[in-house]
Amino acid sequence: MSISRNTKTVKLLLKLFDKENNALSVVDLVSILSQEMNKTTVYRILQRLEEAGILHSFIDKDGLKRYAKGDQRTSSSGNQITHPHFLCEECGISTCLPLKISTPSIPNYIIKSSEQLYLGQCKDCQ
Amino acid sequence: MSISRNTKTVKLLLKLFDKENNALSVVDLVSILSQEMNKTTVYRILQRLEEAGILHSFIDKDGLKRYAKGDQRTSSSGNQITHPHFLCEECGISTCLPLKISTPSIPNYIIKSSEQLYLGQCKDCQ
DNA sequence: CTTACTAATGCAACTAAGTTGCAATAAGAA
DNA sequence: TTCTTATTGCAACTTAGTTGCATTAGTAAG
Repeated sequence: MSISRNTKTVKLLLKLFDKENNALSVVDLVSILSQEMNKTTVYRILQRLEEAGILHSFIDKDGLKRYAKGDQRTSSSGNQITHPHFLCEECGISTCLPLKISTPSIPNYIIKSSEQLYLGQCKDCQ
Repeated sequence: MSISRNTKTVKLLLKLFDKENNALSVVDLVSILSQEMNKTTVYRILQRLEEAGILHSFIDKDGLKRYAKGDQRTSSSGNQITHPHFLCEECGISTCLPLKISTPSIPNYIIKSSEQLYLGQCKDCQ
């Protein structure tokens, strides 16, 4: 499933994420793109890009939504290819961590997915 | 460190959490206590109870803040006694999970704490 | 018990993230 | 080029959470 129309604004967002390796908050994206498009458009394109499996999102420590490259949707097999995220408490930068998440089994609970956020210092802030 | 004044409103919130084993969102708490106190008061007491180590908080899947019993502050030794949380996608109930969190070591990153949220179905919703 | 200090509260107004309805625009298929 | 409809911009809205300030009420000291 891909995005149905390759509009100017979609291209801009795709280009931005093409060279961006960090997870960006929607607030940052709206600000970065404020000259190019309306904030509503940013929200809506991000939503579509996530549905299309081009981006994935998570909620950071402050409750803000962040988006990063890559797919994290639930597959037809019910599995979810997922990974933890990191947030630097000094500079606020956030990245995907190349780790597998092991889901614990707990009596009485059926765990289907998880969100893991690690907090600390990134390389540049040590 | 404990709360400095044992006011009527503080007592009410402590009593509520005394019999509550789940993590409640601030929105729910404001609603539950709307007859007894102002929403600003709810926010402020929750903040103080967290600082005092009586409650701890986390951000749920929707970016809403939730509070539950117990301490999760960073201790003087720099260690943080922390655990994952569970959120039932059917009924919305949220609980603390009695599991230890193992912090991975990743080159170039210093990890100081983590937030882990497991999503799925609780006992009553299976 | 009374006084005095000040933490805590209520209220109203505010900020900020995210959403919605709708008319106008522009992909892109035919 | 035409036509359909997905997409956009805009304004107005919703909701979580915060702030300033005047008033109230714990509580320690006398």
